[in-house]
Amino acid sequence: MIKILVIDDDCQMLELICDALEQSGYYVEGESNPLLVDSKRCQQYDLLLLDVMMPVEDGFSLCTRIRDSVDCPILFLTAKTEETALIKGFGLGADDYIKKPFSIGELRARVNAHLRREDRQPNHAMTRGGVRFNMHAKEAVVGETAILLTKSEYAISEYLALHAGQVFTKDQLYEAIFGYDAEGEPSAIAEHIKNIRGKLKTVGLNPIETVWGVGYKWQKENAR
Amino acid sequence: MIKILVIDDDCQMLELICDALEQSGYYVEGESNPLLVDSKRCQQYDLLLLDVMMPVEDGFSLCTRIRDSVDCPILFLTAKTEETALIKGFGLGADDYIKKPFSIGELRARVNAHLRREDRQPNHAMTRGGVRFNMHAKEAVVGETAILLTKSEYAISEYLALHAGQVFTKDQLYEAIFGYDAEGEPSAIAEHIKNIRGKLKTVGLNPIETVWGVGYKWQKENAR
DNA sequence: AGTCAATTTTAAGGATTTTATAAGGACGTT
DNA sequence: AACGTCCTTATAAAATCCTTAAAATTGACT
Repeated sequence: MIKILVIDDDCQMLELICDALEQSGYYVEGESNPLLVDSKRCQQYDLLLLDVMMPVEDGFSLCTRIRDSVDCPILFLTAKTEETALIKGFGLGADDYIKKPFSIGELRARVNAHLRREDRQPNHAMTRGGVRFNMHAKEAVVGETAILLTKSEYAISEYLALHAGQVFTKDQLYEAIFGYDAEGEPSAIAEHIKNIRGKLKTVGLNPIETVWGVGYKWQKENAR
Repeated sequence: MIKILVIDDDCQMLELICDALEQSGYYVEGESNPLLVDSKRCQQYDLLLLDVMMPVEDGFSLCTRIRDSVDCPILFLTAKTEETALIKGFGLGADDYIKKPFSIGELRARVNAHLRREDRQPNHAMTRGGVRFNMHAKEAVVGETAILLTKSEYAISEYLALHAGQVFTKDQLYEAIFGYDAEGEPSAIAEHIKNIRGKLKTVGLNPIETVWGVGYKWQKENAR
């Protein structure tokens, strides 16, 4: 679920924008008071849309407050068309600067473009069988809760999930994860599988199937 | 060295754009014949600037040809101001759509913004996990109190915080900070981590997580 | 349906690996 | 020479991994 925060003191405009973005399928929150927006709150969103001219605090000031601790794209919306204002906006770390009056179509196209780029960023993640693997963080997440897997447990899960639907014997898994020269009983794999299942059971998942007489495989279908 | 390719059949315009971007410190190549541009060539650049209306092949067609095999940002430059053309441009996977006549300042600002997002490098400061890094002064600050970190301690912290959420082995950290040719036991990293933790503990923070069997990572509070 | 053998699951303990901590020495700078 | 930083080493502590053996399950055969 992609979350967007729109900040504009003009409530009519705010509603217009929110409606347009919701039609694109995003979860959108509107905020008319910039003073209620701090960096901690912003970290929950995937994109911020910021009006520049607001009476209590302008968008530039708000952007300055939060930019350093916010990773997501920040887009300015403004009637100020002078070049200096635009350059100032980008200088503050903005990712786009949309001039009013803008068409709803353009707004949606630009928002889509920035979110798409985020996606393309190599954050090496995949979701299989309800479990999201973050390969950089070596972390498995189900919904909002992280599943604390040990190194081996994570490695086995990731390997199985990566090749979802394919069956592996215990020996194959042992070799794939610990190397061909590793010594030790492949039966240790069974122990890890048990622990993984136990941890995933706490969130109501059981994506690892036993293929009797052969080995294990990760469910291919996205069973929820 | 950041490399940009500009494609425009109008040689006068081409030169103008190239000059402007070279002044921003980039290495810029201009190309007036879109037929000489293929996906292999494009993979060498960090950003592409594409004119839409060209006689032999228009920018949209060119973009379609290369988009799938090119990861870098693609920016359209065009006099076509109709909304449908703009939406079509974004639909093809463009990252920006700059309407002519544009100011040189705006062009540079937009190019800078897209490139900055690519390397994710904040230029001056960032706040991660409650710690603010002043990258010019090489100083870490929590709230109002400066944390006195040694050179190595600061370097490790900054590196981890910049890539918050990502796990690094001791070897990776050692190499990233002291260079691939540095000699010495990576276990020294553990010593530094201990000291950093000790200093951050005095202000009630502990942003460095141990990933058992793998390495260390800076906490990422960003929900996703 | 019932029985048996093979296979998998589960459980628990000890062995192993990895990390945290502390102390000492090397190095360079002031 | 004094100081701070960095690196190494040794030890203690923690967590994980592996092994073993018993219990449960599965599939096949009578």
